[in-house]
Amino acid sequence: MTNKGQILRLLNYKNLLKHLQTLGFKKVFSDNISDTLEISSSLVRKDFGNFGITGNRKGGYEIDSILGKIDDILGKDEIQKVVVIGVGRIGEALMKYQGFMKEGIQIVAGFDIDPSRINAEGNPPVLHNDKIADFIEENDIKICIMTVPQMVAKHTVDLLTATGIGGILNFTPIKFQSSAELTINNINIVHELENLIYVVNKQKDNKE
Amino acid sequence: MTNKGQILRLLNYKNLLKHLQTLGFKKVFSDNISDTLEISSSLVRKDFGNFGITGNRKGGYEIDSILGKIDDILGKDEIQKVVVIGVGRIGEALMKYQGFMKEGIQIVAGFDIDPSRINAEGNPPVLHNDKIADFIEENDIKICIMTVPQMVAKHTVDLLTATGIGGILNFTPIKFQSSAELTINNINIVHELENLIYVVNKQKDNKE
DNA sequence: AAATTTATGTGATAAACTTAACAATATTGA
DNA sequence: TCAATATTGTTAAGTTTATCACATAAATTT
Ligand SMILES: NC(=O)c1ccc[n+]([C@@H]2O[C@H](COP(=O)([O-])OP(=O)(O)OC[C@H]3O[C@@H](n4cnc5c(N)ncnc54)[C@H](O)[C@@H]3O)[C@@H](O)[C@H]2O)c1
Ligand SMILES: NC(=O)c1ccc[n+]([C@@H]2O[C@H](COP(=O)([O-])OP(=O)(O)OC[C@H]3O[C@@H](n4cnc5c(N)ncnc54)[C@H](O)[C@@H]3O)[C@@H](O)[C@H]2O)c1
Repeated sequence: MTNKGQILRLLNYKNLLKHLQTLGFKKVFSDNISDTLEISSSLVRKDFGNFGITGNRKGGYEIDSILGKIDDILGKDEIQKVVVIGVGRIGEALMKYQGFMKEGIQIVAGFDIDPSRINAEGNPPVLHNDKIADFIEENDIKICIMTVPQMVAKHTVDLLTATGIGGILNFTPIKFQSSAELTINNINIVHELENLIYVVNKQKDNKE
Repeated sequence: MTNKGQILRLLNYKNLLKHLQTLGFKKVFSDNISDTLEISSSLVRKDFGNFGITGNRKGGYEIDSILGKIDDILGKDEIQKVVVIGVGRIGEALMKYQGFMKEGIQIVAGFDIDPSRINAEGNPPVLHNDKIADFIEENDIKICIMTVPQMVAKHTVDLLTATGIGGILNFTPIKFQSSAELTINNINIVHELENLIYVVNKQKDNKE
């Protein structure tokens, strides 16, 4: 029933509705959402229907109620603990980023092999790599952000697989496949940029 | 003819083929690619066909030749110049990242409003925001990476739109729509993480 | 040189995803 | 109170994307 893009759409709905909420709106119509997010209103209603979000004919949807439902769907009743493996430039930027907190995500630790990176008293602490397995087990960590050098990516995935973690958000350029036990989602920033460059160059060509 | 995911697939083909090349392989079959990338071999052949990449029946495809064709398609004959707006944590990580270079992408400048960030002698230089428009025009910049705070994202997009830039890779959580003149691709890291968390929690629920 | 094998190239088929259409129904206003 | 109106909920239709299946052609074997 739920398809791949549906959760990402749901997150976009959430962002928009929160915004409308701060503007003082109480209700919303599928048409309003469809206009700003540039998808059809029937898709909005279908998504809502699939997730058990109901409105009133003629009356639209209540924003508070949708937001509550979305949080339920996303499991926002408890804080999601996440660790970062590889506290280099990108890993550190993510660790220091304040934007996760208000979505109920907490980065509880970082891990690195470089002694100069380690700071057990930090907030969050940066620990030595050899503590990963214990930490994940003791703290019941399900999700990891992987920002290690490409060279050690495979090794790190193997390490994490052994710990029984559930998901990895992988920023290295190596593309990993998910298995039944371990979901690996790949973010390839270089590819995103190359893709954008392609699109821009093509639309420029078309104009000439 | 070309569809949305096709260029990103092409980039994955490129990565894989480069790897095979370094291992000494000269030829490849659609089946080999299909196995490692977990898509059907017919999709590989169809992609190749769509882009004019041909092989030999029974003989497969020549790796060198495909890689050359892919570079042609992606316009890798000239270096793509990119600028970064907002040289904070994430912007700085991107500016210092060496991985763009070998894909023919060069970050030629960063821009910020914070005087302490500015360093005109840096490599690449970080300039004051008020130089963006001139720099883009003088250096014929088509692509920009936007890593400013969410608060000024809208303002920054307006500024960039006026310069006539062609594409923005947007890391802020605000989702922007593309227009005919300006392509805006959004990378929402928080959403990627929330999505992963959802998938992992759901598969855990299913197991119980 | 014929037969067999093996991989491409592609049209038909299927699956996934999105939109269109409209009946059902709550609300508003006469 | 009842008609007019506006919006949901849902089924049908449409679109896009991916796979299947096989005819075709190159290579290898007999
Ligand atoms: N920086 C970027 O903008 C950017 C962009 C796209 C992709 N990436 C990818 O993200 C990853 C990290 O990039 P970065 O620029 O932050 O690199 P970085 O070198 O700054 O950071 C990598 C960190 O990982 C640590 N590390 C090395 N081996 C480790 C191991 N076995 N276990 C744990 N930690 C280990 C290093 O000590 C270092 O602190 C790379 O794979 C890179 O290709 C980075
Ligand atoms: N850091 C992360 O891990 C992360 C993750 C996801 C999303 N983001 C998003 O990326 C963006 C940047 O995040 P960050 O952590 O690097 O923030 P940051 O505060 O470290 O960096 C922002 C930079 O933008 C500069 N700036 C402010 N106003 C500007 C303007 N008008 N023009 C040009 N520059 C300006 C600031 O001086 C600062 O250097 C934010 O929108 C954030 O939500 C960051």
